[in-house]
Amino acid sequence: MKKIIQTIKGTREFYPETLALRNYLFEKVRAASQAFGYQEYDGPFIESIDLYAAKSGEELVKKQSFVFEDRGGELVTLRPELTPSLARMIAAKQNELTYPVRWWSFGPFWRYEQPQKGRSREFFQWNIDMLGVNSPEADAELIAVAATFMRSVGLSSERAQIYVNNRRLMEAQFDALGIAAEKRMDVSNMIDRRSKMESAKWDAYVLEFGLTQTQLDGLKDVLGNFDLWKQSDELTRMFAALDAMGVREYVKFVPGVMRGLLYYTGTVFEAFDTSGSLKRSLFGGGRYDNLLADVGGQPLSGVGFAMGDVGMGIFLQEAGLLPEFLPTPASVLVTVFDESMLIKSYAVAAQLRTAGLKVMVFPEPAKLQKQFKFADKMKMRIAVTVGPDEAANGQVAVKNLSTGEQVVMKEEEAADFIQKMVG
RNA sequence: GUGCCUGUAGCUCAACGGCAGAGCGCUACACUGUGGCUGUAGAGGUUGCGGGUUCGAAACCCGUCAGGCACCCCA
Repeated sequence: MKKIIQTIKGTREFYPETLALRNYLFEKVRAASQAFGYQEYDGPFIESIDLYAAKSGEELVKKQSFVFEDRGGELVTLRPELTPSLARMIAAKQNELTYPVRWWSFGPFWRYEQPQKGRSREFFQWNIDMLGVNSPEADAELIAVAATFMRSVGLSSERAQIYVNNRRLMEAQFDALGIAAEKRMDVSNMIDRRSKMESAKWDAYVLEFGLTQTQLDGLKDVLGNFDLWKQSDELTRMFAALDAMGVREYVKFVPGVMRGLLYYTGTVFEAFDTSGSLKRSLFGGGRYDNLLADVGGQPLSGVGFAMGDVGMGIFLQEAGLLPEFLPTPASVLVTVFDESMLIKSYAVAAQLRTAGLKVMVFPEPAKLQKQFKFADKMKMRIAVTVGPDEAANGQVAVKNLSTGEQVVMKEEEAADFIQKMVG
């Protein structure tokens, strides 16, 4: 035991039950993406660090990437995100693609962070983006994809909400309050942090940073104004589109949502557990206008979001919304009566498989008691036994393990019979 | 990168500085052609790892690794 080499910090092992959860999310992600006509794509898992250095912040490149030297002396990194790879892929074929490009992906990513609840160093992430259309309706479509996913996993709009804001709208508010341009990045960060702090402390923090009392009061008015979106044509159109798509109840305008990412330029959104027990957001995204130009392409606007499997998995689990995953390796067990019947059992199993059934043969002669116990534990539904008596008459004994009923029948009839029972 | 908490059987957890235990699970048998239920018995541990204090350490101290919570950050 003690000699087993430990897993790398922050990595996860997927036992069959856990992998079933990951695949479940994958299926739901695929279904929601395809329902809106998005195509699946993927990028390399390792990239040059320069790809991220070009646009991402210092935190990402210097502290939170898995960077190492390959055998040729090149600095490579395990991809911490997909968007720069996407931007490059689009830029490389910018004039051949048919727009709008609607692409999605689900794959592994790595970030060198402190593992904690909802966060590991190796995780899967759903990325979905539309590029080439800059309209509030396109923003709405991405949010609708997200809401469709939420609905498909049983998340009601009471349990989780997508909070929406708009960078341009906020810029206008900052203008009106006379907040200097160089202070806005920090002010944005403070706004993001506000929900985590006591109100009085936050006020003091903002004043200490250098805003005037008037600016602070004005800022608090803005953050408390949930009708502010009506001043924005973009958001007004977006909400109308969300209404038409039937997902309006999942979306709420919240002026305190800013998102840390530098590259967002318009609408931003982030989904939260309404009970607030999971402090991390479930997913987040927004509109970006400059990303392609940053990697050397022609300017092209896009909108998209990303969702990690870890946080969403925990949330669904805690909400009791996960189906019971019973990774059944086979639904039928063919028992092995004794040494002389071993070959016969394999033949019977092969016959059943040609009918499309999932069939396992007990690997060796053993007490039937043990074999049935095995079938029970593996949650198999049918046990087929061929003993000397049955074999002599060209028959097999088919037992329904949930009802306990056993029927002896002609070998040829077994497949049909079982298929009807398994459904 | 920072702070606090935790680490004992496969799992969940007990054990005042003094014999390492329970429940569940597992294996076998009761039940030599049939699972679930029940009963009986059994296996399973260098107490995460390394050092120190002590007559004596699972417990106390230091280090380290891993996990949890919160910072930082959240692409």
